[in-house]
Amino acid sequence: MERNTRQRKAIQQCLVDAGRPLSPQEILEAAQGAVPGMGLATVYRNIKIMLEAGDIAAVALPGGGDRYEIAGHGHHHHFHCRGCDRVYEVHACPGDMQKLAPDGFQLESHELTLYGLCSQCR
Amino acid sequence: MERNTRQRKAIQQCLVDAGRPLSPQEILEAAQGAVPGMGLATVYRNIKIMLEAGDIAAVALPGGGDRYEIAGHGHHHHFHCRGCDRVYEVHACPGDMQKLAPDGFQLESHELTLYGLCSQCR
DNA sequence: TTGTATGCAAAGCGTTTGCAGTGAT
DNA sequence: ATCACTGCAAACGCTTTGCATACAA
Repeated sequence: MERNTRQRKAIQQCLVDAGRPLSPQEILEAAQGAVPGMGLATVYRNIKIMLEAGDIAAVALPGGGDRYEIAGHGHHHHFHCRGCDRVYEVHACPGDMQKLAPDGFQLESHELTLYGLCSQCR
Repeated sequence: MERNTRQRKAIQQCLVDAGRPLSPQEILEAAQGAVPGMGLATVYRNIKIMLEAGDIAAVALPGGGDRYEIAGHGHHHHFHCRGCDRVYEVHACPGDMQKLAPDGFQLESHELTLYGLCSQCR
C-alpha cells in the first residue's frame, strides 16, 4: 500500500510549481524548502515510484542526467538553455518522422532537443 | 607534441570501421583486437584528446553515456535501436526548427533521436 | 634522451541499495 | 500495531586522475 508522505507531496508539488523538468538535485533543493533535512535517496526513490505509477515522466536529455516532469502534458519536446541550463517544454513538433528513418527500420518514437538561449539569458 | 601511438591508431581505426557511434566500452573491445591489454583509461584519454582536436564528435544520447563517431559527416541525426542498442546515422533532417522555439528564445542547434528497431532486430 | 602516453589502481561523481529507526494508516 | 517510508552511509558503475613505467620522437 502506497503512503502519502510529506516528502512525496513536496516532491510532486515542486514539480508542479516548476512547470519544467527538474533534475534530482533541483528537486531536492526545492523540496527541502517544505521538508528540511530531506535526503537525496528519498528523492530518487520517489522518482522511481512516481515513474512507475505514471505520475511523472523522465526527460532523457542528451549529455547527462535525466530530468523529471509531471506527466500528462501530451507529446512535446524540450528546449535546453546553455546559459542557465534550464529545460523548457516546447509544444510543437516537426511531425511525421517515418520518412527520415533508414529503409527497413521501424520507427517507434522520437525525441527532439533544441539548444540555445532562453529569453532571460539572451 | 602529440604522439601517434598504436593505441590511438587502433581507436581511430575501429571508429572508422564501425561507421556508427561507439561507446567507450565498445571502442575498448574493438581496439583490443589490435592492441591486446589496452586499458579503458587510455580509451577515455584518447577520446578527450581527439575530441579537442576535432577528429571525432560526441553523440550525446538521451538516457546515458555518450558515444563517439568520426567527425566530418556533416549535419545528421541518429537512430537508436532498442533491440541491439546500436546507434545509426540518419542523414535526413526535418529542417528549420526556429519556428518551434518559444518566442524570444534564440535557437542555436538541435538534436533529433529516433527510436525503434533496426532492420536486423525487426 | 626526452617527455608524452600507457596501464594500473585509487579517487570522484551521480545513482542505488541495505539497514535500523520513523511515522502514515 | 503494521510495515512502507525515511535518513544515513555504504555500495555501485562509469569516468577521471595520480603515479611509475614504457615507448615514440
